[in-house]
Amino acid sequence: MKIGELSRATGTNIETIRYYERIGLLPAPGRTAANYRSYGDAHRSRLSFVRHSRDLGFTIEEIRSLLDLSDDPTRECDEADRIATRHLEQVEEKIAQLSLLRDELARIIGRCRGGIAADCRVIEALSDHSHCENAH
Amino acid sequence: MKIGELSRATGTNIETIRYYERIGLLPAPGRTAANYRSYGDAHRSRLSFVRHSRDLGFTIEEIRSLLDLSDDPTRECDEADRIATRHLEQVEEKIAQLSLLRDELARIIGRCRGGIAADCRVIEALSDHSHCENAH
DNA sequence: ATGCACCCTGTAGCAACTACAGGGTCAAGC
DNA sequence: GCTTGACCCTGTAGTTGCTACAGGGTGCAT
Repeated sequence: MKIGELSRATGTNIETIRYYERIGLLPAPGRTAANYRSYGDAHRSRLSFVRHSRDLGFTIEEIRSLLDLSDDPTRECDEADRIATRHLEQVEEKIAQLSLLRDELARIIGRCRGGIAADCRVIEALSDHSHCENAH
Repeated sequence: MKIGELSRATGTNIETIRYYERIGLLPAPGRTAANYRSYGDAHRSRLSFVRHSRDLGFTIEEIRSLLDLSDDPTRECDEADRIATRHLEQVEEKIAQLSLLRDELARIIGRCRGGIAADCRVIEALSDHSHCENAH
């Protein structure tokens, strides 16, 4: 299949597919006589793997490691587990951070009663961290 | 005060301060005879405002709008409220997304029982979105 | 006078794309 | 046979919000 078809099949921007090839995340496919990229099923499933991992928030470098693992099925699975576990921890930390931030924002907004900027509680709160109730 | 002092006073990297000046978020300060930047209290509180807003996750462009508002204290406060409310919504959406993602990751990792990559449930799950229980 | 901490400008790098510009290819329809 | 339009190619530059140099100047203490 050509790049446009692969793009539709995986929900990946064409430019992104070429970008992945350029950085060596996807192997360079064969070419047609007209120099068009020509992909097969192996390419499609590799790209699906990459997209799914990106959707789950893995970095390109993490995905590179995961791909290396899946390319060599005799290797131990520990590393995949370690990468995924560390990533899960990061996600949980991010959620915790954002939750503090949400509470702080809600508190700031709740104090706004309209009126002019000189009296604006939002602006005042942003000016002065000491109004905050938690660290962020 | 000189830039190093302002940096320490606000917990902002020196390069970041110069960057904010370059993009027009902070006004260019006066200079000493030796061409060193020389800051006053107004600069420090403006920078604190910026840092605090950044910590709360506002973009540079949002901060620009908030600064414009606070520079003109006769203006209505509605816009500050709108910016903050929209931002809060985005934060809430991000938390919801990350929570789905966390559940999915936890589920994937829970299935890993060690062994070799060919049997790895983590890698299998990443290959195939259809194993997922929710959208992400 | 020489070390050291500090300051300056300007440019390039990071992640992970995205968006062109400027061109080539191919099939359908007139 | 010629145009139209959809598709493809390469290469480069832009995005956000910084961060990290390189290569130089300044100011003060020893």
